Amino acid sequence: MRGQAILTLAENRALRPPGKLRTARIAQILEAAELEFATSGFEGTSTAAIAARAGLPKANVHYYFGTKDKIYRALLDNILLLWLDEADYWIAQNRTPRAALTGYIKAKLTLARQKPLASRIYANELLRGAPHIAGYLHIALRSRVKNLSAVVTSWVEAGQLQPVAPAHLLFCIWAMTQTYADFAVQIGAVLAKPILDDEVFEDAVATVTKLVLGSLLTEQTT
Amino acid sequence: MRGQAILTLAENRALRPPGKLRTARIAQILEAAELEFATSGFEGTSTAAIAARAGLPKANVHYYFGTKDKIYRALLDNILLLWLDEADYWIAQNRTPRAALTGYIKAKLTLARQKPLASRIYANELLRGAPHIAGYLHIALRSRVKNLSAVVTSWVEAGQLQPVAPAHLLFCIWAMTQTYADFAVQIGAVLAKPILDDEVFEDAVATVTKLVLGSLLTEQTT
DNA sequence: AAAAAACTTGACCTTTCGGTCAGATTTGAT
DNA sequence: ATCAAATCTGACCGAAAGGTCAAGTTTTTT
Repeated sequence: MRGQAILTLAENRALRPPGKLRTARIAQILEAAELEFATSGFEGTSTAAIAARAGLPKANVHYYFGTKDKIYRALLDNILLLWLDEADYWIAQNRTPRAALTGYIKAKLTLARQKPLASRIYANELLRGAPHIAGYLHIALRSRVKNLSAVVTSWVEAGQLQPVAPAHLLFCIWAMTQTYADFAVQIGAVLAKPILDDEVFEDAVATVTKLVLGSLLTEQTT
Repeated sequence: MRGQAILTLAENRALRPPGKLRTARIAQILEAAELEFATSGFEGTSTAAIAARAGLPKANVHYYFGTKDKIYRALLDNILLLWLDEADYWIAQNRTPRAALTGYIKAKLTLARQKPLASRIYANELLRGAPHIAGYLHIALRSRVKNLSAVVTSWVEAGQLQPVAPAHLLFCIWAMTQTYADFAVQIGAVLAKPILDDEVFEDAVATVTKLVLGSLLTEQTT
């Protein structure tokens, strides 16, 4: 059965121009899926729930994506790309450490504010042991971190930054910035304010920036 | 049906001495459940999987706990208690900021190393929007953070600590320490070393401590 | 206008889920 | 030794899960 088709319809689309309807439907499904996956996790999300939120019959969702896994992967891929680009853009040799770290922290916190769902999906994936993206972690992410680490090391060697384990610095920055997306409920509850509040956001930027720059920058009256 | 019993069997046990068998079985189930919930999340964990890992028939698990929710709650309660105590113990007025923060960071990272499963269960709960512990966040945690914040503020007023938003400082410390439990896969993949490695642990302690103390401590040749 | 390709969808399949229950067995107090 | 309470467990239930399919409608190509 279905012996002659090697590619599924959805995959086959990549060869010919996608078409407006297809593009729109896919975006519609992904948007609904992002909300569902972020709220309920991979296992907790049913394709029926995605379909309902997208306002489509379940069979139609399966027509475009085939399996739940493929919808999930599509979302993860978008996030991964976005984050790697952000890091490359800011943590660059031609910047001063101050400008680079300030910019990167602010950019990551802005992303946490504007796209918290994406952050939560990624966090969930890592919590589960990264069953869908183990390859990405060991190859793409690892080599990217190596490059970023080289930049940090060059700053240290130039005397612009105090000695620090570059990868751990990245882990800490990621942890602090993403906590404002991933654990927004906790922060909102403790502060008794909406997490999107401007004051909360500015305090977050100030605190993270102070922790990173205040301890690592050499000799510049902060 | 079941009209005469107001308490379930399991709850009723609290009144009379528990008995060895009961105590052992409950521990056995909780241990299995911790591993399953941490690996698969609440929705992704089946009571059958818990039972299988505990080496018991599923019906026996339900005999002791009734519902999946109650097993999960029992685990969450243990974690919450542990963490609040840890914070109260270290972030105390009678300590210097240096001793308090150093001790707390090291204690939290040690917990992340020794009980990563508990951390992951809590992280998952927050990611989902804290459906099971919304009350805890708004009442117990919030008041505890208020007390901890008062201690931090007193340090700032005494000139021992640079000005900082106390709650945000806590958020950042929690984020950095827990990332070593929650995102262990990512860290292991990037460093190409097991997360339990002594060197990784020491680098983590050094980096987090440096970020916090290096930027906040006033006038003490670090 | 006709044929082909793309899209839509209700109905259906199998598997697994959380939970129940009746009856069997073990344990502990007297 | 007796009996009640506690423990154990295979069999079962309705609901919901991911996914398939065939028959239909719409769109595009020619």
